[in-house]
Amino acid sequence: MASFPELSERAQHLLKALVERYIGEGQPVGSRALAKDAGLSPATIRNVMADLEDLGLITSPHTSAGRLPTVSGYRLFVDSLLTVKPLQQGLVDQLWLDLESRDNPRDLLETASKLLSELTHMACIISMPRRETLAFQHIEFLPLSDHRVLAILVTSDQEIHNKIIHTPHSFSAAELQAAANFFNAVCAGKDMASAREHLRAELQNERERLSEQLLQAGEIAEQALLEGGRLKKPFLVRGETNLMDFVELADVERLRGLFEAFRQKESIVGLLDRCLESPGVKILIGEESGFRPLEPCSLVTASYSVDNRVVGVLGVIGPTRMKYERVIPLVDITAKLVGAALNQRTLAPT
Amino acid sequence: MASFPELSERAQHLLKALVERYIGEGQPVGSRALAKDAGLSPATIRNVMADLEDLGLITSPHTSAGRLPTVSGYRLFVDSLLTVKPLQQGLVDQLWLDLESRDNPRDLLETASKLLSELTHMACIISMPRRETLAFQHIEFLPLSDHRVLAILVTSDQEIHNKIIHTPHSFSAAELQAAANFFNAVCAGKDMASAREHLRAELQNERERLSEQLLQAGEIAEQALLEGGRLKKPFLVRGETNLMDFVELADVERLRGLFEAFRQKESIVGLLDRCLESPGVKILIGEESGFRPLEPCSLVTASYSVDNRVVGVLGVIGPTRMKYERVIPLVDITAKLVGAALNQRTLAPT
DNA sequence: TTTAGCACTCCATAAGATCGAGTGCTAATC
DNA sequence: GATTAGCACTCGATCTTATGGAGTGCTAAA
Repeated sequence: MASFPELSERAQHLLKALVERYIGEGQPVGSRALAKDAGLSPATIRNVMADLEDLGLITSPHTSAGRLPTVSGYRLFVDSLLTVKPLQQGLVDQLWLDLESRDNPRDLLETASKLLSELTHMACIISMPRRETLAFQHIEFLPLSDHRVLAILVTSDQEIHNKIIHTPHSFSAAELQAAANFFNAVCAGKDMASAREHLRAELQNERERLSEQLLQAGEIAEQALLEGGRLKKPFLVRGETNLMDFVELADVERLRGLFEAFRQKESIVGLLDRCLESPGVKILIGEESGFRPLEPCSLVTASYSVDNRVVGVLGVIGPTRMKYERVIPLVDITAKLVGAALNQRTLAPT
Repeated sequence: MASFPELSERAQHLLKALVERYIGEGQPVGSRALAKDAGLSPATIRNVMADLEDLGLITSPHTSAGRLPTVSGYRLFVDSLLTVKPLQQGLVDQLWLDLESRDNPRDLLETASKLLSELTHMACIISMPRRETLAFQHIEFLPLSDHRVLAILVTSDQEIHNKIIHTPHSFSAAELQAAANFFNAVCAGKDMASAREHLRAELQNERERLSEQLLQAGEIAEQALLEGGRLKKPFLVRGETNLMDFVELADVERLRGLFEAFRQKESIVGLLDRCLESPGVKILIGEESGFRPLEPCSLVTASYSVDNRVVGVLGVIGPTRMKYERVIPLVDITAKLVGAALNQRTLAPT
C-alpha cells in the first residue's frame, strides 16, 4: 500500500472533506464548496487540489468540473482518514436477537444476508462456512431402491447434508446400521478433513478384521464425507436489486454485468477466498477486486469464525461511492454476530 | 375470450402478418411494408388497418407511426392465427438426455430451468412439485442434542426433506426407531395428505394401545409430514438477466420491478397456481397476468404431471413481443419431459 | 372495391445558442 | 512565502429551432 507521508495535514483534511462530500452528493466537488468548510479561499483550495491531483488521489472528469477521488484517493481515505461511525447498541441487540434465534446455519446466513442488505441498501454476499473446519457429528445411512443409499451427515453446526450414493449392490438396513455405528465411533468429534483421513487409516488397518460389506460401506462413507466438504451453492447473494437504485450503476449494460457476475461461481468464490485469509474487515475498491464487472463497485467484507477458526466471509457490494463509515461497522458487527451465533450452536453439548 | 367472427380472411392474414413483423422488428408496422407482402396497395392496407384498430386489435403509438398489436391483438394471434414451429427431434432428444440423467427432482428442475432459459433467451420460472400429491415413502428420526429430533422424510420422487423438530423431552434412538417403524407401516405408499390423515386416525384409534412415547412421537411425525407439504422456496427462477437484453425492458425502473417481482413469493405463486389447474400450455399476455411489474411481459406456461396428476408448472417470462411460435413448443416439450423424468423416477420399484 | 395523390402530423436527429460551474494563471495583498 | 482576488477560458448540460422522413387519413378517380 502506497503511503503519502509528504501529504500535509491540510491536504489530508481537504481530501477527507472532498471524499465525504463526493460520497454525499455524487457530484464532482469544486473548490468553492470546500473553501466554505475550510475557511480558505477557493484559489487556495485549488492549489492544494492541484497537488492532490498530481499525486493521483483525485481527478477531474473534464476541464470545468470539480474533482472526485481516484481509487488511490478512496484507498487513502478508508485506510487512514476515515472516522467510523459507532453503531447504536439497540441496533446491535436487534441484530443479535434476529440471528441468534435461527436454528440452522443456512437460515442464519439467509437472515444475516437479508438484514445486511436491508441495512446497507446494497447487495450482500455471504460464503457458506467451510466444511473442512467443521466437526463430524453423526452419519446415518438409509437404504433406497436400485442400489442406492441415502447418506445423512450432520456436522457440528447442526447442518444436515444429504447425499444419494449409488452402490455396487444393495445393503440391508442392518448392514448399513452397523456401518454407521462404526463410522460414528471412529469419526466422532473430529473435523471433516481428519475424520476422512482417520476413516481411511482405520479401514486400512483393520482390513482383515472387517467384513467385506463394511469395507464397501467404508468407501461410501468416504464419498459422503468428501461431498460434505463441497457445496453446490457456496455463497448467498441477497439484495441485488438494491444496486439498481444507484445512479452510477443505473445502466443496463453495467447492471447486466453485475448480475451475471453474481451467478459466476468461480470468480466470486475466488474473490471471497482472498478475503478469507485473515480476520477483520477488508475493503476492495473499484478495480482492486480485479474482476471487471465489479469495477464501478466496492466490496467491504469481514470473515467470520467458529471456534477461533475463520470459516467464512460475508460482505456487501455497492457503488464505490458508498458510506464507508456506516457500512464498515455494519459488516464488521454482522460477521462477529454470525460467528457468535454459529459458535453458540456448535459448542452446545451433543 | 372474445372471438372475432366478423373478421374477414384478409383481415386475419393481415393481422397475422403485422404481428409477425412487429415481433420480428420491434418497430410499429406501416401500411407500405404490409402492402408489399400482400400484393395490395398501401391505401387498401390502411383501410383494413383502420378496421382492425376499430376492433381494438392494433393501435398506433402516435399519428404518424405504424401500428402494433394490442393485448387483444396478441390474444387473437396466439389463439387462432399462430402456426407453431415444430421442434427438431435432435433438440428434443438432447433435452431428454439432459433431464433424464438427474437423480433428484431438485436437480432435474434446476437443469430444466437452465435449459429453458438458455433456449428461449428469456427468464424461466418453475414451481416445485406439489407435495400433497406425492406419495410418502419413508420417514426416519435421528436424535439430536437439546430435545431436538431430526426428521428425514423421503417422498416418492426421491426428494429428501429434513426438518428439525423441538420436542418436549428427549427421545432415545430406540424409541424413535420404533416410532419410525410404526409410521412407515401406517403411511407407506399413501400420498402426503392422506398419509397425514391416516396417521391421525390411527393414533386416535389405537390411543390406549400405544405407549405415551409413541403418541408424542406421533405428533412429531405429523409436524414433519405437514412441513413436507410446504416449501421455503416454492419456485425457481433462472435466466433473469436475459431480460436485460430486450430493448422494451431496458429501463432500470422496469427491470427493478421485474426483478423484485421474482422475489415476491406470494404473487408469483398465485400466478403459477392459476396456470396449474389444467394441463397444456397457457399464455398470459401483458396485463392479463394482473401483476403490475409483469405488464410489459408475457408468460408462457405449461403444467407438468406425475402419474397423470398435475403437480407443478413451468414457463418462461419475456417481452410481450416474443417469438411465440418457438417458445410455445419449447415450453410444452420441457413440461412433458420434466413430467416424464419425474414419472420414471417415481414409478421405480422401491 | 381498389388505388393514386396530397395535405398533414409527429418523431427523431442534428445544429445552434445560452448558461453556469469550475478551472488555471497572474498579479496584488497579507 | 503563503493567500487571495480577478479574469479569461473550457466544457457539459439544457433548451430551442430547423429539417427530414415515415406514416396516416381523406378524397377523388379508376
